[in-house]
Amino acid sequence: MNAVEIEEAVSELAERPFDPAEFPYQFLAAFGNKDTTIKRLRTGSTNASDLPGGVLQRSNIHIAVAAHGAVTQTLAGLRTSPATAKAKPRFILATDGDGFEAEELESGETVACAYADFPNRFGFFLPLAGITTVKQVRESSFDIRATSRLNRLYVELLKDNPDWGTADRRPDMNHFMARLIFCFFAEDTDIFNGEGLFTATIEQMSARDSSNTHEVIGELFRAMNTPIAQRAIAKLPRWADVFPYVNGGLFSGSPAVPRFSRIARSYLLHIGGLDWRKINPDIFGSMIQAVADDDERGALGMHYTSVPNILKVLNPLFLDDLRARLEEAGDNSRMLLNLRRRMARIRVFDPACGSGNFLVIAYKEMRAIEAEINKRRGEADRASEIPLTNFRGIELRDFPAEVARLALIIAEYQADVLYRGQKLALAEFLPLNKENWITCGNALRLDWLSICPPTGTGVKHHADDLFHTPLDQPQIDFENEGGETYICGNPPYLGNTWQTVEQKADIRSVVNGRTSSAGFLDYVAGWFIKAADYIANAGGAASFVSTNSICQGQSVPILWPILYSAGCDILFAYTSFKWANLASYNAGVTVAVVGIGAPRNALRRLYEHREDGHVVLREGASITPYLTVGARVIVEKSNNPISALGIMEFGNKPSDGGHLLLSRDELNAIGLTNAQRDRFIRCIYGSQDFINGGLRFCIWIEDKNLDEAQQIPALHERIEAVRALRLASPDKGARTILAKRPHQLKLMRIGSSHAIVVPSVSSERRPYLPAGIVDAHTTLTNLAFALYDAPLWNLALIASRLHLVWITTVCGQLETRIRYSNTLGWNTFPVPTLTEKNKADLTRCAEDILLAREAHFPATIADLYDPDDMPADLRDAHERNDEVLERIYIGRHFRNDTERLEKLFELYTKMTAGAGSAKKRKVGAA
DNA sequence: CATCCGACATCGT
DNA sequence: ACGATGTCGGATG
Repeated sequence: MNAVEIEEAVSELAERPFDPAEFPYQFLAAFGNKDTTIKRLRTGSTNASDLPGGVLQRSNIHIAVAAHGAVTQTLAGLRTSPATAKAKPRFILATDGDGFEAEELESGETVACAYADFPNRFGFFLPLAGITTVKQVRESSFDIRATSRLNRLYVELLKDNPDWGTADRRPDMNHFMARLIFCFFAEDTDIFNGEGLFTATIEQMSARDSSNTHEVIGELFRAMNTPIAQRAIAKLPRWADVFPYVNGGLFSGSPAVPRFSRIARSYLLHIGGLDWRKINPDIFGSMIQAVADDDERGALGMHYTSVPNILKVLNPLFLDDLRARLEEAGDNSRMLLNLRRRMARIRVFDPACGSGNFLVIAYKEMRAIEAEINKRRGEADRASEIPLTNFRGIELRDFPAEVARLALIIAEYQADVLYRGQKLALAEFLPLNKENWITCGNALRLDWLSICPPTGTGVKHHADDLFHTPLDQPQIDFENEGGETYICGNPPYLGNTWQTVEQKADIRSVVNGRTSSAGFLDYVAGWFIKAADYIANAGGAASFVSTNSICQGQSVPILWPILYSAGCDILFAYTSFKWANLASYNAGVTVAVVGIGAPRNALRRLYEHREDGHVVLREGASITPYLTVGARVIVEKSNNPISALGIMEFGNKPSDGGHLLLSRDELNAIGLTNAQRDRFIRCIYGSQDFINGGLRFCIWIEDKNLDEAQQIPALHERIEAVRALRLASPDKGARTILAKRPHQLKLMRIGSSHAIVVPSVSSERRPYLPAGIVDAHTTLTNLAFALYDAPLWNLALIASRLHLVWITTVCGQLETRIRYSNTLGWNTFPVPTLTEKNKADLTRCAEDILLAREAHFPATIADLYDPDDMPADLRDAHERNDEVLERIYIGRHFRNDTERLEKLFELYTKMTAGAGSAKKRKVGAA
């Protein structure tokens, strides 16, 4: 169950009459426990409670229903109960149907409220449903409830008004929902004249059978679209006339209201009953966008960015600097004033704004800073000088664009209440500003300069000064009206395989000929390039949360030369971390945060995500496009080794739907003679098979043996199955060429004595690459690379620490897995010229490694290279190998991986300088 | 024709 | 449900 489903179940439970005997089970059921789990608790077999009527689910919760008025005592009893001590539940809970008290034992955090209100605190218990509680979840109970209710209303309305669900009318529907949300918020915050006025009016004035609900709402909306001066001729009913003029675009446009069924009407009244003061515009906004999105409704908020991750973008982009300036200014009135003036001219632009949560967070953080300035200057009541119109966005989908605008309005009101008080906040709130700062459209096709224009005369104040103005010139006057622009956001990521035809065309139009390989770029790259182009014209800086692959492998030599030649450099970055937010089902992607802008003197900041979850800040003069500290280097893929190394080939791609591959059982089942096996069967390894010691076989028929093979029914059958599959493939090559030789893998490479094997994907936790050798009877799938019949010293190189460092840096990755590549990693690996003696030494080292492995037969490669449990003799063999190889590089052991990488990049640059193609490898002036 | 990638895919616990 | 860790075949130039 996701949070919304739990909320529904919990709300429903609270509305039912209280049943003391059933409550504990109903409560557990509402949090997603299965029937069988509950049955076992009922029969007592898993119920560890020692209290009468108590229910204790081990390591989860101890619940007891209290005698009337005895909730507090019962909770105390739960706290001290021996069973609680023994079964270590996370929560204890007591209720009598009137009062409700609960405690999380480890933190001591408690909830005490009326029974009917406990659904408002359901976020507290979400760990029961296995939903990891970041602190934020607890604080967003309201947002989840509101989202869930609106979701139900939305679906119900579409059911009653099918025409509103068509592509044409969806914007109307979405606009209608935005108006409703505004009204719910306004009626609970005194923006409307009387608490709950909107909901109450609808309840009173619309018939119970719901027949005229839409007319009543229509009149209210009409009132909010009618300036007070025109009210007389508008002939509004008296009950509508008491509503203020709101507009600002929100109530203009189509006045239509969908028809309400009785159910829809009751949902509406129900939603109005929530306390909308508690709304968090950032969180709510990100959840609500799922309401109007058929695809996202199930996944609920899978793609919205959590607040901590938004701050990874905004803090280093400009907020850290503003705070540093505030600190610097102390109580110096003039410096504070300058900072305030500067902030009033800062524009924040999110060209993939969704429901606007980056903009809302940026706005709130800036208001906090401004409030501190005003406090220090003794002007606490002062109206904000930060215009909402400086927060701009582009959003493709209609509904989120509506919500983004609303979220900003709500954020402004809440900030005014917080810093200036309710009275002043109200006085200036209505009518809403008419300007719409959120553009609905395709960000890669729109002109960013016209959406977020660099107004005013000059934009001379650019990135150089932003972070580190020397202390002695704090009184810079920000005369340029242009101010600073910061571009931020979390644009969509889509690898080339997943892009639609339109999206591919979008990317190409942005790239506009600057690379011939635009087809390989991720969709998100479009935002980086547009941002770089914007910055080239208008200054500023940009930072996005992005799939980490734009800083890996083949993307680097395609994307980064474009960004560099547009005049940008990496100013800061967060290295890869796994995408996560509060959604119960997270998108499966690993992201990085990358900030770009015009080069400046200040140190670059690299925030490294370590394996233990800590973030370590490293500073340096420059950050590489691979997100390491160091001089800019771009590694181009190469079709043959730049050093004198063996030739590494891609494995044999089956493209067979599994028909040419056999497990041991399948092989036995087709019953070949030994001679036939010898002729038609080979062992085959992919990454998995090689690392974990699986054994698979493949049908291996050389053309000269085809007739004989066809005589064997089992082989014939499989060959025909492959033919059919290849003929049906969307890939032209598969249909035309491969289908003509269905008895074979796409390639038929095999060693005549042995082959050195490198798995193409493998875990990043191992201390060395899990490479090795296979015999002449074994071949490889496309999930492994091979050096057929190559001298063993090649293996010594592959198995070295140096090579691992190189590969993990310059090759692509699968999330953070190691993804080997011959063209990007092996062919580019810089190795000094090896003497015969060197090769003999390295061969010896490789043999020792293989012997050490053999001593542990039948341990698999995965066993042998377990990062926590690697055998000492194998480790020693690798140490010696590293020692021998590193002496060849620099005459001694490297001190650490940083030094290794530095040396490798240096050598690579030297070896590729001026060689072959004119393509620049060291780009621009670092 | 060779190969790099995946807002992933699939396993085991 | 979550952590660990690698399949498979399309799209590309």
